[in-house]
Formats: sequence, C-alpha cells, structure tokens
Amino acid sequence: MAFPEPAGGSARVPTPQRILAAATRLFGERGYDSVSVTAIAAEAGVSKANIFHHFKSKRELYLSVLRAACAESAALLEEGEGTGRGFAERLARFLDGHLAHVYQHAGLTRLILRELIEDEPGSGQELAEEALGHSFTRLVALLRDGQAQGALREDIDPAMLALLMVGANVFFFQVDALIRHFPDIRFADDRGAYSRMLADILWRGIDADRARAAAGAGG
Amino acid sequence: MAFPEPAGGSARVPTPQRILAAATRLFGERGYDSVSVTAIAAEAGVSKANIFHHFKSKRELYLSVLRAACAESAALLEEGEGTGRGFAERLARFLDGHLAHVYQHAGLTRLILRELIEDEPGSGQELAEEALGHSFTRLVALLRDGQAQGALREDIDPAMLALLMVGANVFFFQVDALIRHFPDIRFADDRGAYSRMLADILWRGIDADRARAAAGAGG
DNA sequence: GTCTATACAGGGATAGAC
DNA sequence: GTCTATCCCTGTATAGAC
Repeated sequence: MAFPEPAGGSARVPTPQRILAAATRLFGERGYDSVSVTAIAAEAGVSKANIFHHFKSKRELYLSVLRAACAESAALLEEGEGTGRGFAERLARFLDGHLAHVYQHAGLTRLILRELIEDEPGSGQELAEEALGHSFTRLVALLRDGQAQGALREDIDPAMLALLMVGANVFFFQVDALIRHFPDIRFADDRGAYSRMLADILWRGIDADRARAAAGAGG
Repeated sequence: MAFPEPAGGSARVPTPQRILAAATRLFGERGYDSVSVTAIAAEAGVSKANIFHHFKSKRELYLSVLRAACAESAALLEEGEGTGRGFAERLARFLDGHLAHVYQHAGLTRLILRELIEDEPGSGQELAEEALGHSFTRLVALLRDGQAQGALREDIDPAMLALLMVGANVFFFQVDALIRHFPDIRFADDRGAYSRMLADILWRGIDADRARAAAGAGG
C-alpha cells in the first residue's frame, strides 16, 4: 500500500481495473449475454455511462476480460511444471497443481470453457488459441522429454496425452456439481483422491493381466 | 409416411414439434440468452404468438428442449454397450461409439455442456442429473462386470474410470475447433485415431518400464 | 390454432452538465 | 472522469380478430 488512501471510500483501485474485475466476476459466473452492463456497473460501483467511457462497447469489455483470463490461465498451466524428482512424480504433481488452479480460478475456467463450446470463429476462439496454444506446446515438450529419458512409452503421441491430462481435469471440474449427487461417486469432494486415481490410471493402465505381468517381472 | 400430405406446403409435422425442433437447433448452436423467440419463430416458420400459445414461456420451451436432449443423450450412452468379444474390445467400442454420437448430435452435446458449466442449481442441473445419472450408473455396472471377470484391475474405482472415459471424449469434442490450429496435434481430424490412442492409454498405461516388464513376462 | 398488432420492460449506447 | 437523463431498439409476453 504505497499510496495514501483518499477519503473517498472504496479502496483506491483505478476505475478501469475495478470495472474489469467486476466484469470478470459476473461474466465468469453467468456468461456474456445474461450479464447486463447495468449489472456490471452496480458490481463495480460506477455508473453505466462510466463503463462506456472506459470501454468502447460491452463486447470490447468482454474481450478485455477474456484476454486477461487467457493470459492468466496460460501462466497457471506453466506453473505446475518444475518440481518432482522422477518423471512420474512430475507428471502427478502437474495434474494435481493444474486441477487446483482450475478450481481456484473457477470463473476464468468457466469463461474459457464457454468460449470453447461456441463454434462460430468469433474472436474469442483466436484469443484462447493464442494464449493456450503456447502452454500446451510446453506441456507437450515436457512429455517429449519424458520419452527421451525413457520414462514414457515411445509409441504414445505426446499431444494426445497432454490433451487427455488437461481434459480429465477440466471435465472433472465441469461435472463437479452434477456428480455430487451420483451415488457411485465417492470422490466428488476429494480432489486429491481424484488426482491420485487419475495419475495411477494414466501411468499404469487398467489392464489386470498387464498388471500381473508387470508385478511378476518387475517387482 | 402414412398420412396424405395436405397441399399447405412444408411437411405435415405438428406445430409444437416444429417449434421444438427449431428451438433445439438454435439453442444448441448459440445457447439460451442469445437466441430470441423471434428467431425461433422464423426458423420454425410460425408466428411469435403461436410459440407462446404452445409454450407458456421461453424458459419452459427451453426446458422442454433440454428434457428431450437429455433423454436422447442418455439413450445414446447406453447404445454403445453391447458388442465385442473381450472386455477390452467392448470398452474400445464403447469409446468409439460414444464419441461418434457426441459429434453426430453436436447440438445436444453443446446444450448439455452449457448447462453443466453453470453453477446455479436452476432446474437445468436436475434434468441433466436425472437423465445422465442412469446411463452413468449402467456404464459403471459394465466396468464392475469387467472387474468380476478379472479383466479390469480390482483396485480401480469404476466410477472414476467411467468419468474419465466420457470426459476424454467430451473434452475432445469441446476443444475440437481449438486444436485444429495446434501444430503438435495431428489427430484433430481423425476421430478414429483419437479413439484408438485413448483406448490404448487407458488399457496399457504410459509407463515405459511397465510396458517392458509386461512384454518380458507376458508375450 | 394461427395470425397482426401492441404493451411494457430492459438492453446497449449517447448527450451534456459538472 | 464521472455523473444523470435520455434515446432507440429488441426482448418477452399478451390481446383480440379470424
């Protein structure tokens, strides 16, 4: 807090950022069409006209939000890379960290997911593409490393595996509310358990015969 | 075609069904809020007022559409069950068939996906829950069978695996447009390849050591 | 059952004072 | 930069003739 607080009241954040934050919150929760500029103005504590002073249109405001969301989401994807000694452990940690971030920034995640569902090539797609593409490429590179080290099967397409890893997490997030009421699912409120099971299936597979064979030969 | 065609023109489908079909198409493509009743009326070839004559409100029309979508989607999930000799083959066929259906009924899929993203417990959730829950339970039961036969590892949670199977397919559909522009991904336009790779990873896992061990012991 | 015409609320966006 | 007041349009929904 380097700046003295003016008497005005609400914390001294520049108005455009206040608007952006409010818009991010609301768009993340309810999507584009069902959020009105009036609602954003109320949430941000400014007048409607003021929003149009700082942003040319509602659409442009939305794109600003989306741009920031993609950038942040990309940063998060890359964060989970580093630690862990063996390749298997690095992979498990990535899954765990990624899932945590998906939940921690649920609004951003929903924002991007909604954008992905649409099939019109409206500028939303390009944004997601540009922002997420780079992170995805890095994850793929990480998996290629694993192959080079002989830890990951050579005959697996790294891009396929990367997609599966991210997808498994995102889908879990997406059906979270739904599966809470499924009697078969006991891990709905335990993300750690989900992450462990996912890593285990990816790593070892589900074939009982193979499991026995590996146990017999390996240890 | 048991009925004689009246001269009137467009095929003799009862108006409510025509409306329902048009609404399904549009809602599936663009979502709830960005589709107006006017647009639905135009698509169905009836007047706006006529829609409100057959459906109490736009919301109720949407729920009708959603209800039908969930029912159909549930039926599709169960269809892929039967064939295939070994358990591995049954599983692979399920994945393949399910993915095909997801694409074939892209509108319905999008409709349900959008509904899942929202977190408000509005009646959409309950519908999806009721409709998809039953199918999910059947898939879980199928996997339990696999365990009973000794084909599927005992220490795997069948619900977890079921979720992963469906999720992998749905996520692939969801990011379809996106990944077409990723240079790393070469299977974006080949669903069969995706399906095979998915089945392979699930079945055998990704661990190189384990693969060697299984090869050495088993054959 | 189907239409035309209309009511009324709320949407995005602008004008102009301060 | 920020506000109040306003414009115009389109949205959902209804009235009432046919």
